[in-house]
Amino acid sequence: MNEVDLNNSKVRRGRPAGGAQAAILAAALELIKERGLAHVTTREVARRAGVSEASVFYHFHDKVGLLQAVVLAGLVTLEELDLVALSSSEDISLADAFFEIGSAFESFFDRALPVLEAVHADTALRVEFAERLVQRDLGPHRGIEILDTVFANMADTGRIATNVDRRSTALLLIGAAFLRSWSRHLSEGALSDRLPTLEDTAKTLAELLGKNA
Amino acid sequence: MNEVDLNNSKVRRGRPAGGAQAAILAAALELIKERGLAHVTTREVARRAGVSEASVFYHFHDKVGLLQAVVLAGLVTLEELDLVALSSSEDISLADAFFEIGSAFESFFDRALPVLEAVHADTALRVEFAERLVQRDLGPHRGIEILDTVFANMADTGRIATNVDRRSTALLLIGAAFLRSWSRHLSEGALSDRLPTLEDTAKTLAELLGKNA
DNA sequence: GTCTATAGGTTGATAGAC
DNA sequence: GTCTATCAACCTATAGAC
Repeated sequence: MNEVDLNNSKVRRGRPAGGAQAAILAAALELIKERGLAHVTTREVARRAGVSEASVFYHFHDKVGLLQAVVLAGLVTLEELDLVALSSSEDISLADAFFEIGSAFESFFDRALPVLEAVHADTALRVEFAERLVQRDLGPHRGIEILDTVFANMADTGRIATNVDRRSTALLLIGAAFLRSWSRHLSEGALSDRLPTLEDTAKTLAELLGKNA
Repeated sequence: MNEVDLNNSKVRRGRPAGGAQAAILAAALELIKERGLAHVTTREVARRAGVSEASVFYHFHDKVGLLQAVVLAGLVTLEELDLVALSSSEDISLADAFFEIGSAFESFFDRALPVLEAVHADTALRVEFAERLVQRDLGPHRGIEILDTVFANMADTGRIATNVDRRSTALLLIGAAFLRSWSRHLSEGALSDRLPTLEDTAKTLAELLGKNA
């Protein structure tokens, strides 16, 4: 499930040797996913991490500090995305390439959404979080820029049209992946199953972009 | 701002005559928007609604009941979408039509997101809410179906190609609107400003769909 | 239907020993 | 750095009068 995992103990037992901090972060993330931020208490985090509640405060000062640390730890997955998206631009079909890219975005969103939604539940936390995102230049526009580069490469090699606005095209694809991931997260079942598949969407976009040259 | 507004008192003062229930719902929605669900207490809801805390429990049994009522009351705005979207498909340019449709979805999402986030913060509420969405057939796929109809009309009148998959095309446009709205909600400022505009996106989609016939 | 008052429980955070 | 023990504040929900 790709936890925070600075420490490699997926199942913590007893006293975490030196990785109390990592254990606390992992426990907090687990609890957020399971029950939502509203029911995540420092007490329960401590219990699951196998440390005392006081240790939580020792390492993160207060609860907001803990949540911020969890959120920021969850953002490292974004940096890996560059490689994934850029790598898939060679000898596969256009539709397959878009499908791969869309899949990469969907799995990123799948991992990030639980944390992002938790942030939304607390306005103070949301403001602070947004500021840090801007500081680190990590907003949704990063995805746009990544795809912009991919499209530019595809245009250079003559695979897609050169006369389309790449950034808004990127928004179309990323938006589709985002809405699909978001719906899936709201309800695993009947709700998200009724959306068009990513496969169909990638195919459609490939047809639209490939037609003209 | 389109509150719950069963009662027409946007600014409640003193004792709400007979509309205590509506006043409580409106107050709860306000607080969710202002501070996030995490900091919404029955005590504060009662204070802002101008009623006693006991009245909250009298009308909604418990806190979960209150939140469910808020969420359901906040979702009736979906029906407005049909009219708005369908009306804008006559003698304006394709790009303008898509822009109008996208705008309608964005403002719908702008209104729905605060409530939807509240749902996400509590797993129990999320399950209950998702079930009701399925029951009432109100999920995101409704938006897809609406756009499907719009596209079908456009194809019949020869304005767009007939050989594209309409449902996945709909996902592209709705997804873009959703991601824009969601980003804006996360941070009003620098974060969402860096995404492509809806205008550009509508124009791009119009070009892509219009080329072939 | 609405109030006041309060029970009963949980929470975030601290103090001080080791 | 980690623990035990504890507190003050806060919350949901109920009881009972009007």
